Amino acid sequence: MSLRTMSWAEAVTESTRKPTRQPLNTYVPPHLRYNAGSSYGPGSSFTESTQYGFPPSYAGGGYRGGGRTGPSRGGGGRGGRAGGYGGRSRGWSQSSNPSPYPKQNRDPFHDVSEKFEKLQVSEEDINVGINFDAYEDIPVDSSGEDVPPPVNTFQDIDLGDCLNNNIKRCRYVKPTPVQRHAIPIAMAGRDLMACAQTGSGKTAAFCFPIISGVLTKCLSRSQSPGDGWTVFPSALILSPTRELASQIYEEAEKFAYQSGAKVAVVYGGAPMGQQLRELERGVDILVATPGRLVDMIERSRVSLKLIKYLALDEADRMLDMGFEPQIRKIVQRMDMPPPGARQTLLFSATFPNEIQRLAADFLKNYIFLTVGRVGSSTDLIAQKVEFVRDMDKIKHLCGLLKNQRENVTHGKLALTLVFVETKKGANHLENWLSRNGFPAIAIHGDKVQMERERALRSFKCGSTPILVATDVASRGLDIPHVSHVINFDFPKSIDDYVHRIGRTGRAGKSGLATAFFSEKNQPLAKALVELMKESKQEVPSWLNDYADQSLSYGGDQSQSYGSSNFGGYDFRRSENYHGSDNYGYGDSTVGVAAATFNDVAGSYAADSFGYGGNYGDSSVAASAGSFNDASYTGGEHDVAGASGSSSYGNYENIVAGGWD
DNA sequence: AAAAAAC
Repeated sequence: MSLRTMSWAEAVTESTRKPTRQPLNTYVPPHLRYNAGSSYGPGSSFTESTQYGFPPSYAGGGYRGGGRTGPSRGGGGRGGRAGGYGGRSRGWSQSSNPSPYPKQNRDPFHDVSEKFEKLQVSEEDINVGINFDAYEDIPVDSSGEDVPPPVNTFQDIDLGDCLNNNIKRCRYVKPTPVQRHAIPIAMAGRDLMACAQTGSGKTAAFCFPIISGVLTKCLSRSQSPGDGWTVFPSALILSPTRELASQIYEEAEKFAYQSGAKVAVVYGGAPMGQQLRELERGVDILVATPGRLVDMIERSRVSLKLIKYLALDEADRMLDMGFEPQIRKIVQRMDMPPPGARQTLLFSATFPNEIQRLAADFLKNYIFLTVGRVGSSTDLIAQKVEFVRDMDKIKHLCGLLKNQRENVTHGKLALTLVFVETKKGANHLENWLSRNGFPAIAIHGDKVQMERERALRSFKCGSTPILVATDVASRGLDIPHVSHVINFDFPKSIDDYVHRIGRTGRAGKSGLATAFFSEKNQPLAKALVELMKESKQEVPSWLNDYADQSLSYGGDQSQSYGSSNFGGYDFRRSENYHGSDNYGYGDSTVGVAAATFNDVAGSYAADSFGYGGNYGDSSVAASAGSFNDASYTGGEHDVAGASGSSSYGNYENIVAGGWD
């Protein structure tokens, strides 16, 4: 059976698809932005066309239909409510959309289907451009007591029919390395601190066990214990930004489709009323940003009393200076059950020791897991560092963008993400670029939520192929087709650098990251050089000189990026850690996972295969011709010290066949 | 000094 015909989700999309749609490539400069249909002047050589709108009528008829009464739905408890949200009408689903993101289609898999339709992939194409051999090299390291062994297929884990069906609908064919290791750990009920780059399937890694657990253990309890308006979710997923929360929510909706587990999202900047109404419909899994959640808890609209699962995405960010008090409040000073009485899962690409120490308070007898591609996409991202004086930055950026523009010959999407330090700087650059013929839009925390989301949407779909962003966009966001990340202002920490460049090189495709480095960034030179060496990047000699000078600054900044402990190293192993009895940390492996990682992002999932061939390789001007798939074959990846747990089984039959 | 996150 061909992939083209096997998907149920595809059929749903097909039946609700509007026959014609507007072209995707549109740029409308700021001063014309509210005039739909206007086109930009002669300055730009980017594609012009009518504004891409989201017709209100595009929403499909209630996708849930009677789905919530499906076989895996828990007993009678909430049956009485089912009628209320079965068979949503068109008008209803529009007006009650909890997120200001326009829902194009109530089918949560619409993006999966669209991707496949647009790309017209055949089964043969799916193999193209994927380096399956690279999977064998992925270093994995775990520490803690009795670490459950990894699995090789989704079927090896008893996730249940419903979840398995949704995995199929998402076209996931084989678990990614982080999923192979983290899911069994989480399914065994263990607490987990995991280092794995976003884009390597992290969201699914914590969502699958949570959904499975909610379905089997919590569903019947999730109804309100009686006090009116308060809702009692069984699982809480926290995110540092609103856009990431929204993204996690959308993913979780797919995974929980027709399962009976209800997912909801709450975050600031959007009307509280809508979110509350959505909560009143029942919520098992709540995705949230901290501020809005605290607000709702204090208003007694949400109680954490019945929380059985707590997940922190970008956990190190959630516990850094600005965030820690809020998180501590939610986790320790509201009504959440203590460690041991709940299961806690922490994920991030970077995990500094100090943060691990804080995070340990939230966990009990946890497993520390480091899975492939820690800290960076390494081989997939070509990193360039250029010395640019502050006053020359704009001119320099302009040159890069021009170059790039000339190279986009086939009208393919080639998105450029430009990171700046401040909100003011973002506005300034957005304006300057727009005035000078570059289709740019900015996203930062001073914009109202609608604008933030519009900017992101406009960037994602290619209407505005240059996004100027603060660190609000540095973590977790999955934006396909970002071919170039430019660090216009060098980030404040090397971890931020890691997260920022991780916005490109996704889905197994190459990406380019260019950083502007000036004198004042000298304190980070050493850490940067170490990071670049780890990922086999060419380090300019002038940068080496800076790094040598910065020795005198002490090792603080570069602490995590020494020879072998790249992104994360279980702090319990360090000499000066004298843990309590809680922390057995039987070392199964000695060396830490490794220097070079070949995790090919979403490649495991069939849904990301399609970019292949015509995207990425040629779309970036200054792109390093030398970093393509060929670089995998060299065998130059030294997998330092990934002992013990790093034997990997069969990789045959990775592709779709596994599902039939 | 700066990002982010509630109203």
